[in-house]
Amino acid sequence: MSKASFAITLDSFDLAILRILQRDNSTPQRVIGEAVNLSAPAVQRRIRRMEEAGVIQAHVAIIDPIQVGQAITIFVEVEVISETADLIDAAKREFASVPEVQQCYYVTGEADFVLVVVVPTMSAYEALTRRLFFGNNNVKRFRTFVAMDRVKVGLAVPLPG
Amino acid sequence: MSKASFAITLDSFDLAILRILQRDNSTPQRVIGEAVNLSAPAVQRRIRRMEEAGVIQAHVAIIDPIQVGQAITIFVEVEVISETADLIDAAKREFASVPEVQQCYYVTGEADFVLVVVVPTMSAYEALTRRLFFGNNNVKRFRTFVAMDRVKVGLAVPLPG
DNA sequence: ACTCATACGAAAATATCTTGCACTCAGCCC
DNA sequence: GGGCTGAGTGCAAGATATTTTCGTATGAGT
Repeated sequence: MSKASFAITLDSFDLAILRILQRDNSTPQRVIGEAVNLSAPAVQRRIRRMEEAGVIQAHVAIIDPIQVGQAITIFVEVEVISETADLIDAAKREFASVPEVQQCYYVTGEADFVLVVVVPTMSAYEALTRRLFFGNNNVKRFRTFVAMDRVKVGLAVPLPG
Repeated sequence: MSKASFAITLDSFDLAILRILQRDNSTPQRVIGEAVNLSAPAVQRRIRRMEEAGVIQAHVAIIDPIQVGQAITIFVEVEVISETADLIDAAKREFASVPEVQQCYYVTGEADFVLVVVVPTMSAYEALTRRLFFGNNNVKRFRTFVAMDRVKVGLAVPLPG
């Protein structure tokens, strides 16, 4: 990994480019250029600069989980027993390493972690809970919320301007 | 939008292609072809087919929210008063229409909705709660979890095989 | 065995991305 | 002012990538 990720300043051109890319990154640079009033090479150079600075973290395809047999999305709130730095870091590493855990946040409030889990069946989820929660003696309690509808799903960030 | 989204069958080539694309969709088709033992046009045709079937829903750039000034990620569990179909649909539409609401799921369990919210400041979040929750008389209660660490963030789906 | 549908690879045709170069415009120092 | 420097631009050419075309192979159904 060589993601430099030092902060850079973004002007309104950059933000306009980001707005387009986070909706559809297969848009040709020529088209982006027309939209923001810049030449294609200028757009290209700005994109590269933002990639190197870590503003753009990745370029990915979004896949419909249902069509690949991962039909169930589940939220889990996890409460741990001990919040020492070591144990928290261990929990972070463990949750992050599980492919079924799509997202994991360490949070304040009534829970310590919130997970978004994607599994093919409820029994797969049950197996996962055994491994991840019952099998971890620092987990005090967890609460499960099964998604009936994925009303809005994305990672698009609201951009100023 | 005319996303047909009828189910298609995916073979192991398709899954291999998806695995690559959901990690880096800027990978050239030629390189994908080498990885999965297919020619570039064959890869291309399979990608197009999966796009048309809705298996691939979008191609997007992932942006670091912190570097664009949206530093705070928040989870919200929302409980509503009345769960009639009309009111639930209205809530879905309202939550989905808000740019700060990055994700919204309609769930079973102790809450009815779970939201992932991205905002620049806590006061922006407070303003949002006024508008979205206090300003909606079908919202019974909501609980806020502020993310201290985005341990793992993505929409990658675990693929069988 | 024949036909049809599907999918493939090779190669040609397009389109896109990338790079080199010359230019402009600010800021800054003498 | 005059002249320098650095950042950023557009244009044009060259390098890659994508898309189309075309001929062929495979397998299912008749």
